[in-house]
Amino acid sequence: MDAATSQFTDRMGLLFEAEGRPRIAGRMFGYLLLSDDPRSLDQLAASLRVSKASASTNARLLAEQGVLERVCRPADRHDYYHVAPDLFSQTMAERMRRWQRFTETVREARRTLPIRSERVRARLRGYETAYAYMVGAIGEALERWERGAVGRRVASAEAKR
Amino acid sequence: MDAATSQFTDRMGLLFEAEGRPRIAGRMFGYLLLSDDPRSLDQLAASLRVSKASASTNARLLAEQGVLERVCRPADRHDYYHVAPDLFSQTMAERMRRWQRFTETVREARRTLPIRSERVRARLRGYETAYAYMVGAIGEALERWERGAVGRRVASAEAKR
DNA sequence: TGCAACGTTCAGTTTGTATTGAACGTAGTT
DNA sequence: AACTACGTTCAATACAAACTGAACGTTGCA
Repeated sequence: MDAATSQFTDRMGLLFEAEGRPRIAGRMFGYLLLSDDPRSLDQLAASLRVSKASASTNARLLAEQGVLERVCRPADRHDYYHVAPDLFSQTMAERMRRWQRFTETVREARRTLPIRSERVRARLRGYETAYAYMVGAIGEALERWERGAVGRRVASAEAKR
Repeated sequence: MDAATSQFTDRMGLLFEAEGRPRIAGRMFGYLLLSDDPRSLDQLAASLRVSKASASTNARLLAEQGVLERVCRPADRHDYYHVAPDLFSQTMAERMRRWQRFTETVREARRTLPIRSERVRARLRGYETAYAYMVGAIGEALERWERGAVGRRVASAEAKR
């Protein structure tokens, strides 16, 4: 891996770390973002200079979150990974799942806690409705984007002829 | 602080931790979410059973991110904090700032790195345009929500008469 | 059956960072 | 001026999680 590429992957690692995810996961993501072909665990471990254990763990973590996708090849016992083709919508979906957890916690508090202040009750209600609205709006925007993406793929494919 | 409230704040702490932010910041946020009046640093430290140093640090962190707001009272040397009135849009703004950092890193990579694969170039371009689109869509949705919020405030105020 | 090449798991270590107690600076008060 | 009541800062500690190396289970192959 050349110096420029390494710098990019390292910055991705730091960005991931700032978001509370393992640094190696970020570097792996950055590396695969620049990779044309899928990479095996061994390749990943070697390129990123990390143990195979780390490579395995982080690759599976990212695959679970929809960032990476595991691909198999016939008559090949290796696991290969590449960035998910629908990376963007997967990322948004993960983000909304995380918001969901907050909103559910707030909702449960509003249901079960004896809240005296009307202002606080209104605040919690507002929080919930705001996120419900936003999740809806983002979902719609995402659908529009994906419909557009199909069009863009077709256009790009036709342009190649 | 009663047991139920404590349970709620603790869960908020864990949710924050899962997002890579200090646990105490999460507990503080949860606590203030349920507080009618603003709370002083001493009150926060006492209620959450943490040192005043932690209270100070985390309160300022959250204020910086737009989650909390510092309020002053005339003839009172205490700092008070409460959840930001525009918590929702502040949270969304912070989220978009974080996405921005990713997108900028990708953009710079596409500009400066010698990328041979056309597929990779297209992937990076797609990443950038997707986020640009999404930031736009979310910004619009946010505006619509805030316009609606004004209406809801008026309606709520009139309902009280 | 023995061997080699995988990915996974787990105990142990390292590393970063959250958290604390104490010291500090500042501004009011008597 | 001395004192008190704040918030902040800083060095030290505690703690959690990333990361590693080695052991493990599995599968294909000679």
